[in-house]
Amino acid sequence: MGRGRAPCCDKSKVKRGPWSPAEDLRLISFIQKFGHDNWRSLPKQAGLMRCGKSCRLRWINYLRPDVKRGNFSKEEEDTIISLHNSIGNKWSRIAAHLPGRTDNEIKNVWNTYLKKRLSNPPSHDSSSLPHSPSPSSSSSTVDKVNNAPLPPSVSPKPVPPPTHNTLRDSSTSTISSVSAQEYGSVCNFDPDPFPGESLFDLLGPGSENTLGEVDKPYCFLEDNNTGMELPLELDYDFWNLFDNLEPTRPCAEAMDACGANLWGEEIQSPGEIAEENRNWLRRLEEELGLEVSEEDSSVPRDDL
DNA sequence: AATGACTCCAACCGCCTCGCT
DNA sequence: AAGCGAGGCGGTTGGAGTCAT
Repeated sequence: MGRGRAPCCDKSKVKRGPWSPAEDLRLISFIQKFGHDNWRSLPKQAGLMRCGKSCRLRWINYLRPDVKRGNFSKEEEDTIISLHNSIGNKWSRIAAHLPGRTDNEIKNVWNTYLKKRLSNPPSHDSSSLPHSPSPSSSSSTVDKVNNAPLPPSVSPKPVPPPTHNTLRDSSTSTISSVSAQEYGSVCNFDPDPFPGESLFDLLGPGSENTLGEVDKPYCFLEDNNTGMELPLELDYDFWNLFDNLEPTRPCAEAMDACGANLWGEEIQSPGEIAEENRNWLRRLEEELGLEVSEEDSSVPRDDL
């Protein structure tokens, strides 16, 4: 039954490969607002040029608020090994015993590490294992494929993706991350709703994605409802950011759709968000003495 | 510093299962 | 009961990052 059916979508008309932050935002926003009753129709409704299966996979393995990132504990490893002994490669069933872990992640951990460990029992303790906390293990907080920050739980601070550069060094002030404290010092809303955490990372201009399209620049917002850090597409010319602040409706609507709450205040309308966003950025500019040189301002707009 | 080998993991592919008609 | 379509699952792969030389 159901065999030999047609492909789930027209491969020639859908985007493939790594997801851009803007796509993630779109998917998150849509699902938070409308749920995912029908994966097949979701991409079209959400305005994504993706296959429904791809959306489902991205959501389940990566964007879901309850997905747990980071290293596997000894207990989790033992659970995997034990369950694998009894039921084999039933990754989804194993995942059911590990809240927050996805079948894909468990499968990867098994294939890349646990299987090898079992066939070559280590003589050293677990502190040297590849998944143990180490500088390189910070990779667990970053999507290595598209360099986007992982949304939930483990990572308190997104790592600026290299493909979406921080403010260029040639600008008179280089800011890769605006801390909550810095943010609080320049806004008159909630001084620091998330003490000690980076609240708002301003990133650089958009860069080409795998399809040769140019992603818009984006920043990160922490969603008060889910605690997730969401990439927010900045729908204005980044290189005029500090000269002529014009957040547009799509920007504000994206924030609204996420339930993003920058200031500890309930967001009322896209217009208000745009206005507050504009005010905040203006204060940031003044407080931190940001300037954009003529040269920087002349970056071709066509690239954005 | 350059290069090749290796590792890791997100994403894809194709098949299977389930539910609806 | 049979056909169909959507969701789910497990195997595999591509490519970015890291390490070794």
